[in-house]
Amino acid sequence: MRDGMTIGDAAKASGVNAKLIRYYESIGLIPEAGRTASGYRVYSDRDVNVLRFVKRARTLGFGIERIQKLVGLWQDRSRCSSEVKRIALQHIDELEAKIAELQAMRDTLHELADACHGDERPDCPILKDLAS
Amino acid sequence: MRDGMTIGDAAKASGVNAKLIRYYESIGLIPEAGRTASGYRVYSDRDVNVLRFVKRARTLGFGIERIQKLVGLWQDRSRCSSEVKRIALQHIDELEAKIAELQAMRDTLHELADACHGDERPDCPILKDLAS
DNA sequence: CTTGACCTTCCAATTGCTGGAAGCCCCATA
DNA sequence: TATGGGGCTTCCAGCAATTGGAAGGTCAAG
Repeated sequence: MRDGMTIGDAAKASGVNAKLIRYYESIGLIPEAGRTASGYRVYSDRDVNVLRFVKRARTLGFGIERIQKLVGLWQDRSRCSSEVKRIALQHIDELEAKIAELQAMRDTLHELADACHGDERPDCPILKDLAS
Repeated sequence: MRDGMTIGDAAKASGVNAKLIRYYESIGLIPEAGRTASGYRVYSDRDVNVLRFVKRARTLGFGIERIQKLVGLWQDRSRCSSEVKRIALQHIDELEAKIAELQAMRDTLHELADACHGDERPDCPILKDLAS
């Protein structure tokens, strides 16, 4: 391997494990890696950068499809930042919606739990609510 | 069908669609329904109540496994409410964790989006962050 | 008797991974 | 040179909780 890493090296360098790198390739999120004569995948520093980008985007909760668009925009020097921002704002909206949904669950449960003695008696407002 | 509904009726009465009722049965969340001579599933009002319980619990974000426990406790007249409360509190903790995670994503993205012009220029703090 | 709405089962897709099995490859050491 | 171990390859399967579709049986009304 003159110039380039194995998938294991790329995994260490990017923080994306080898299994996941193969998966990302299989679904077309990242391009097919080059191969050695014996069939090993070969990665460059550029490839590692893409993997890091993907990992960071996942950390921020972006879905694979959107990450694909973001990678495309990232590599397009003539992109408009408005396009990127639009994607980000849309994702924020979805996060907000999910947060609100979870908070509603939490709040309801919190009320129910507060009203529940939590002792050896069978009487339970939580079950009462669920059964209503 | 002397006394009891078809799956479609039970679906309407419970708010859980027929497909999902079959699925719940297949994974053992609800007991196997009785059958008519021709193989149609038969449901009683009691069964519908269970389905409603499950639906409400799902609305509150409980996972299937936990719902199974909750249904068990619900039907156990000698239960301790402490057991129910324990499950609820645990679920609240998990909701809190998830909420915090999503909020962190949202906050980061919000900062990045604020810093992004969002115009026709290619310069973009969002992509800059992802590529870092 | 036909039509259409309902029921049945089974299989596949979703999202984003993760694990395992079987088998090849590469390098170092005995 | 053989052997051992790690790492690499592929494919298959499963997670959670549905949803959809296909192929076919059943029921009730007209």
